[in-house]
Amino acid sequence: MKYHESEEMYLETILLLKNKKSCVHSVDIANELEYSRPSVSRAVGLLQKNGYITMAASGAIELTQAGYDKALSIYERHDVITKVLEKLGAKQTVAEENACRIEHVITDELMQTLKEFLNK
Amino acid sequence: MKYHESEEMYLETILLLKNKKSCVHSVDIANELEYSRPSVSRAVGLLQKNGYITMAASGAIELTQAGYDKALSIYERHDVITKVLEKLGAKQTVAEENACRIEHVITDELMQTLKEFLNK
DNA sequence: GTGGACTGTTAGCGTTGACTAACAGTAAGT
DNA sequence: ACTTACTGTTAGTCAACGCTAACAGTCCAC
Repeated sequence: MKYHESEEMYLETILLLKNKKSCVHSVDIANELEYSRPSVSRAVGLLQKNGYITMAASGAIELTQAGYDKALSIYERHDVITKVLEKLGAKQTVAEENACRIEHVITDELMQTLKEFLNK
Repeated sequence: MKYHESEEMYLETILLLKNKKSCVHSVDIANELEYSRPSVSRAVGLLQKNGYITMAASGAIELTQAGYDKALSIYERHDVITKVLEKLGAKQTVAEENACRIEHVITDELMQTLKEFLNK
């Protein structure tokens, strides 16, 4: 029931794959994250249990509204952090990599501050 | 042998306590981090095995040179990140809390960028 | 219609890193 | 000296989250 950082990574990845494949399967997630199929299978089971995704008999994965909202908010974090880091002088690749790491740990309050920083 | 983020937190805490108590015991770390004494006992054992600290028969903990160096570098990270976040508009408490979380995950390359940002 | 290839699941393992319960040693008070 | 308090350790538990091995179902080729 904790299952935090990892859950976010899975949701974010599903959204990302959705944006270029339309039909997402467990194995796609496994390839993207470079995890084993069993690991993904279990994670997907939990995401389902928590109401973030559904999986058809065919294996096709769909985000629920709750899952989509959550995924999008993580995606936004990622985006905001990347832009902030670039403004601070980081190269794009460095900004991307570190955004991936930072997006899971910062508080909502800081997120708000960063958004305001970008808007001014 | 991995033992990363947690190890960093312990070392950082020992340095912090050292700066105001001179004689640091396991129980002080437990109180500071709000962990149980057994948890700290085990962590301290590992830090010792890895050559970062020594513990006298009295229970007094000392950082080795390697431990001190490592602790200081984390401390520096913390400091740099806090200052950057404040410059971006975060309140001091928010900057502090998030620095604690971010300091363990960012790359050395980004750290360098942040230092340069502060210096200009 | 049988053999591969691909996908997903089950079962079980390993590591990190927290926890509680219980015990041992020391130090201090009466 | 006996009790109480504090500190540290041992032993064992639990959850998150990776892994491999092995199996089950589908689907295509021949």
